[in-house]
Amino acid sequence: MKPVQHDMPAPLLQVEEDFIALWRGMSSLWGISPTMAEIHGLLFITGAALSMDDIMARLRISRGNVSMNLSKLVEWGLVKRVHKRGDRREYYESLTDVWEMFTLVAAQRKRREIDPIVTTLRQCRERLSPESLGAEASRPEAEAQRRRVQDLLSFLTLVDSLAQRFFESQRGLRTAVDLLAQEKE
Amino acid sequence: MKPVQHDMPAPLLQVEEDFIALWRGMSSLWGISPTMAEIHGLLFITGAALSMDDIMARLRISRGNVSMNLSKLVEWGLVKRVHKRGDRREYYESLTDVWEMFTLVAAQRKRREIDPIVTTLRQCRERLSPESLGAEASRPEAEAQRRRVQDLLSFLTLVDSLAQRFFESQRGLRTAVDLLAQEKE
DNA sequence: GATAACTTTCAGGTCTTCCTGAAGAGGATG
DNA sequence: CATCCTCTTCAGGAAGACCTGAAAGTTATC
Repeated sequence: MKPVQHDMPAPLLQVEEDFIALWRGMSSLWGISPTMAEIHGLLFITGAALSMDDIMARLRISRGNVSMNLSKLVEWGLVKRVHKRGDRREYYESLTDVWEMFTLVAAQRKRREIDPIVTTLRQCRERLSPESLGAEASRPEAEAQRRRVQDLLSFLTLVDSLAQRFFESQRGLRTAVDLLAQEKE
Repeated sequence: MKPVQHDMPAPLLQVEEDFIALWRGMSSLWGISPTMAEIHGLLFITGAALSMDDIMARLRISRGNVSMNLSKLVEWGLVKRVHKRGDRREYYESLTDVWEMFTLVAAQRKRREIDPIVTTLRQCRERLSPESLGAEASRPEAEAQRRRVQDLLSFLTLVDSLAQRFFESQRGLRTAVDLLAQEKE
């Protein structure tokens, strides 16, 4: 992989390489494409605003590939477009605040996983209710199935609300800390 | 999909179908194969111990496919082998306790995602330390990169330990509740 | 208005994952 | 010991995800 900056110490470049490879390795577990993960990894670990040419050169991938995957990262809010005056090229940079970043990841995960599951489970529960099933609702199999659906639903809504409270509370805490830091200046 | 029990009310079968389809849909987000998700979904929602033939028939997939994916589910601990006396076939059933199930899922996620990331980030941090870099360590780029790595590391170790405490506390809580319930009987 | 610079979209190719159907392995039965 | 039952493993094919390289689109410059 061709480095962007030739004067960068080798260890820093190696760390970048390792991080990008790590992120790419996680892509299949995160339900995203390898390239999407690589681009994000590159932008996060360098902390720089890079153009599409920069990303192409560094990751050795085609312009089309960069374009499609960058668009997704921007859509997720993990990457922002940055304009440099006098330069027609778009530059892209990652969020640097880890909390903000993972808040977005959690929101995306909720959108893609939790919400569809909860929606379908509620529909299933509805279909298994006495109102829907009538007398059959008291059959042991129906009761057992309803309980399984309900257990799963309860668990997921609990985890979901805890996660939301977690991110909300961290945000509040960090805002307070930031304000205190500013007052001391 | 051919039902296992012909006398089951249609709504129950429909709920099973919907749940299995939901689980399959989540497979790419969970980094598992569609079949692995389907089998787990089938075993969980039916609550029954099914043989490989049962699973093959219900999901309309090959024996080899069932075998490979069932093995993985057993390895994860999400599915258990059940022996029925006088029957040579192996039967498989899902964990029914949602907490236990997700504790295992969390453990698997830790093993596949968190641990490798933390390991690599620690190595990166080590490589960026003054002990490794010498005078170059005080370069602004090196300090910035070290901070990014450290921020990510801090965040992930916090989330990891909170998740572990969460599952541990729930386990303790539920054990206490179960004991109380038994004493009342 | 033509040209250039830059990004997006597309059609087709590549590669990886996943599955099938058959062979192989192991163990029970007669 | 042969046969059968059941599960595992394998080689190859299928399907889908992903990528490329080029065409198309957009906008700025001259």
